[in-house]
Amino acid sequence: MRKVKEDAELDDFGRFSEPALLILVSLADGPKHGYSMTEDIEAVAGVRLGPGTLYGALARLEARGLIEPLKSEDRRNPYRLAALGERALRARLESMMAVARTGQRRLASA
Amino acid sequence: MRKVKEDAELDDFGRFSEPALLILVSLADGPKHGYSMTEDIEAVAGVRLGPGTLYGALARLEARGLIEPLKSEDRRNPYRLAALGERALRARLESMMAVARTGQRRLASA
DNA sequence: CACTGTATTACGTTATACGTAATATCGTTG
DNA sequence: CAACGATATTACGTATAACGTAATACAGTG
Repeated sequence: MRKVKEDAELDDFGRFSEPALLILVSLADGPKHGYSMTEDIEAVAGVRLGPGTLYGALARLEARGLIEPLKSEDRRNPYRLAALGERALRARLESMMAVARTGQRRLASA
Repeated sequence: MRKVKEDAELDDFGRFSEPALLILVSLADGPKHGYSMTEDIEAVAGVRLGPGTLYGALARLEARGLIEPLKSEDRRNPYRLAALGERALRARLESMMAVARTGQRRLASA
C-alpha cells in the first residue's frame, strides 16, 4: 500500500491500511473484480493497493467466507460480499467509529 | 490481541487491531504507562493487548517519534503523545471516519 | 505495431502482531 | 509473615499479512 499523494511525515505510521476492510467497503457498493476495487478504494480512501496486497487479501477473505467469487467473464475475477462478510463489516465499522470518536474527543479536549 | 468477550464468528476477521492506533488514542487522554494503557484500551475498544503486542508497538512508536518516554518512577514506563504523534493520530482518525462513513452509507443503501 | 490501460499471477521479504513464559514488586489478608 | 492476586515489564519465538516488484497477457488506439 502506498499513499497516493502525501506527507511523508505522517506516512510512516506503519501499516494501518487494513486492506481487508477497504475491500469489504468496496464490495459493499456492489460486486467488483480486483482491478476495479483498486480504483474504487483509491477514490474512497486515497490509497492504492498493490497487486500483492490486493489479491493476497482477496484470497484470505474468500477462504474465510467473507466474500464470494462470482462466475468470471473475460479475464476478470469478480467477487461479492458474502452474508458473513456483511455482518463482519457492519460490526467492524461500528467499533471503528466508536474508537475514532473517542480519539477525536480526547484530542479536542487536550 | 484478543476480543474480550464474543461472537467467535466475527472474531476471526484477521488482524484489524491496529495496536498502534489504539495506543495513540489512549495517550491522547494523557500520559500513561503500559499497563494502564492496556486497561484503558480494553475499556475503550473492548480489546486487551497482550504484553508482546503492547510493548512491541510502544517501542516502534517511540522509534518513530510518535510517542515520548517520560521519566519512569517505580517500575513503570510512562509515555506521552509526541507532537508528531498527535498530528498523525488526527490525520488517521479523520481518514478512518471518512472510510467508515462511506462503508456505512453503502451498507445502508444496499 | 508500439504503447497504454486493464487485470491477474507469482514470488520473495519483512514488519508486526501475537502467544507464552519468566521476572519482579506491591498490597492484602488469612 | 507467607501466600496470593494485581501490577508491570522483559524476553523470546512464530506465523502471517502486507507489500514491493516483476512477469504475463490481452484489448484498444493512435
